[in-house]
Amino acid sequence: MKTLLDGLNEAQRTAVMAPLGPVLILAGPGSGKTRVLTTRVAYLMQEMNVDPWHILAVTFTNKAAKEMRHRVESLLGDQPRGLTMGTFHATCVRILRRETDNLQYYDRDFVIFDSSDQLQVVKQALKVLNLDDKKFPPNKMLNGISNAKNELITPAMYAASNYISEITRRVYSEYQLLLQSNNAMDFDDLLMNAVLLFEERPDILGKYQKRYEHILVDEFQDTNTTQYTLIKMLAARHENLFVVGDSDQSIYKWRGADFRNIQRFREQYPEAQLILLEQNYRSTQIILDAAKAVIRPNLNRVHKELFTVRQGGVPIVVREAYNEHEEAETILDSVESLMVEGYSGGDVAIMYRTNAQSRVLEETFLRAGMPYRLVGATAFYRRREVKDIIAYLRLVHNPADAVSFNRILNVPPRGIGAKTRQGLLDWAGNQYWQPAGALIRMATDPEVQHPFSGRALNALSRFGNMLSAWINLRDKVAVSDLLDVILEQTSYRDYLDDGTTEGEDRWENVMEFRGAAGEEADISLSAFLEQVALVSEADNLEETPNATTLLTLHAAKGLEFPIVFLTGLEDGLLPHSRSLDDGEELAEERRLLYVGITRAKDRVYLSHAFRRTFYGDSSVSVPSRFLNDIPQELTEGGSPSIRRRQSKKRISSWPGSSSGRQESSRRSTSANQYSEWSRPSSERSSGKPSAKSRDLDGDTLDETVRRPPGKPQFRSGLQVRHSRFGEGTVIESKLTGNDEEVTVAFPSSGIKRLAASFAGLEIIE
DNA sequence: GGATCTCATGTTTTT
DNA sequence: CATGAGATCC
Repeated sequence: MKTLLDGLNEAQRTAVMAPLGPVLILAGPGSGKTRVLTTRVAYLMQEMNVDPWHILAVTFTNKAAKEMRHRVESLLGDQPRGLTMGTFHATCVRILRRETDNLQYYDRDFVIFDSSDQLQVVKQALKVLNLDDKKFPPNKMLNGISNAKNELITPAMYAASNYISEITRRVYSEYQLLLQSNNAMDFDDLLMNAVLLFEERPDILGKYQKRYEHILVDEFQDTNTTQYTLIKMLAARHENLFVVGDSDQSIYKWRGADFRNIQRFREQYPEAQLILLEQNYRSTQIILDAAKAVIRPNLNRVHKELFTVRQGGVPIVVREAYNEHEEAETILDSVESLMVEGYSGGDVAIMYRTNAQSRVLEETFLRAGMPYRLVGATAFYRRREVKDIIAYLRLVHNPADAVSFNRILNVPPRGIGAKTRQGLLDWAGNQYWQPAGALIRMATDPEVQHPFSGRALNALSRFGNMLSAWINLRDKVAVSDLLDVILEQTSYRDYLDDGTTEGEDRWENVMEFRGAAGEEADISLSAFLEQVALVSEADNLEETPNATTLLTLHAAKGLEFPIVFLTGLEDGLLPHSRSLDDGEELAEERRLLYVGITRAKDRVYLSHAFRRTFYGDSSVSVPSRFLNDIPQELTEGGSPSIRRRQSKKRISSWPGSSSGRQESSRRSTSANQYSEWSRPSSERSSGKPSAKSRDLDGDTLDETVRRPPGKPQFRSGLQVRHSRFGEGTVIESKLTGNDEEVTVAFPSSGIKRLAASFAGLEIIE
């Protein structure tokens, strides 16, 4: 008892010990909401003698679920048996799998379709309905479908008010039929079908209501209507509903999340206890004040008076860079200064609104040899080769999965072209067979009548036999063994091996995937596929020591870092251009910035660029309107106009540049003019070896910048030496801006494209 | 049937 | 600019 509540503040204690019934916790950033949630779970068990079997705790991400599990375990000493703790989706899948006998259109082996599978199904639906996918873009349709499902609107309920929504209704309807015939559900279905099942079958609902006496929900502001309804239904019997949220951190409106569910909760449970967690344990007062100033203009907020014991703090640094390259360089310089101060690169996070912005940052860090980790780059499970392999496994598991079937029918190429494919689909359709089933019958049963002959027949039979053999093998061997057989028989490696490093990388990804299958020795194919569908690899993102984290603002939610750089604070980027004409969306952009600022413990750097390149061409940007909301006494870097003037001054000092030859700006600026920005300046001026060594020495630098265009230093065939890659041969060299881009083949590291001014290439005879 | 090219497209993306 | 899907060519 004492240990459970130890170290909790007044409000947190009140929350943990709140009497049964509905409880709403409004938790500011850094106020220890996860702690409250986990302690409450432990409290229920330890102090209220609740059997863990009767507790359901839901989160949005696997990561959050894992964290909670971990913390409950450390509070109690061991893992409570029977406790249900997981994401909304995982919880629903568990229920649906258990109840497959009661599902009308699905059997036990149903699979989960991800967004690319969904897109294929939408395209197929459009085809079936004879609709033009130019006029009705599949992803727009999919969006409409997803929105409907988030709102718990079935095709039958879908009210069409205009032409486009009528089309959406039809596509939605067809789409659902196709999913059912594939024995597949999309992510939204997992939630919606659970609710629909409960609506149709009060007896089944009753079973779960009885079981889940206590329900706890994390990030409640992110629930959509379907999730809200699910929770409400499950809690209807006991009404022990403990929800934690912060509407100021609602940043997933575009995914159907509706923070007004918090308001709805208050209305529907008027007796609910309301507890505010206002003490922030993370940030300095200055950071918190800046965050509050940013969020204040949003309307209809439940006022929270956030405070922290970390009085004072370092002022927020606001600065303007000439362009995105300089922005990145400046950040890099600051990170290096911070390292001199004793911070580690791993204490730093750099956040941005759009993924595209990560590129320049990456390049800059890469060139400097500074370690970084990129959160949420192209998801592993979404890579083509990995998806192929998953499609094989999914098809073996669920031969009704026509999407996977179509994906791999001729991958690797096995001589089944478009004509043969269509023939197969038509023939199978006429027999009311699924394509994979038809193929297997054709290949294994000589009695079956079919329209194929010659080469087509040969190719189809070969594949049909393989598929049939895999299905027979399915329950007899481990997933990894099954995978090996498939890879072997399809010669998948040869298919990927096109002699490029990319091909090798792809094969490595396949092997990594195989490794994941091998790790779980006894996992069934079904469980493995489910895990692959519902668990993103971001959940097991390993901690790279000392690496600076690069991530989107969305990805940053729930994390904290001593140092946070927020980049691209420009109108059109943050707030994003697509949100400028909509008050609600603008408010969400504001919350996004709020989330970003509140991730920081010690220091925040806000930067914007004078020019930024979008889709190839560069244009002048306006500093984010949100910057005006941060009181100047909290910042360092002067008013916007002062920053702009300084920025202009620096630009005019550039050698022969008025229009921003960005390419050359990086080095020429990093070491000198900007030192005033790097904090603290004393340490900056003392110099730092690593910063120096990265730079070329002064002479070379000047030469690079001043060299008139049109005279490359390098030409094809030249032998060069690079400090890291060793000796190599120049393949080509071309001038870009004021720099020279040299493509070099290194026997040891492959082909690299290098900027001459940074690479420090040495010409050897 | 497979490779190559062109053209449209581009916010965020917990599951 | 950079990517990917679809059309077109061989």
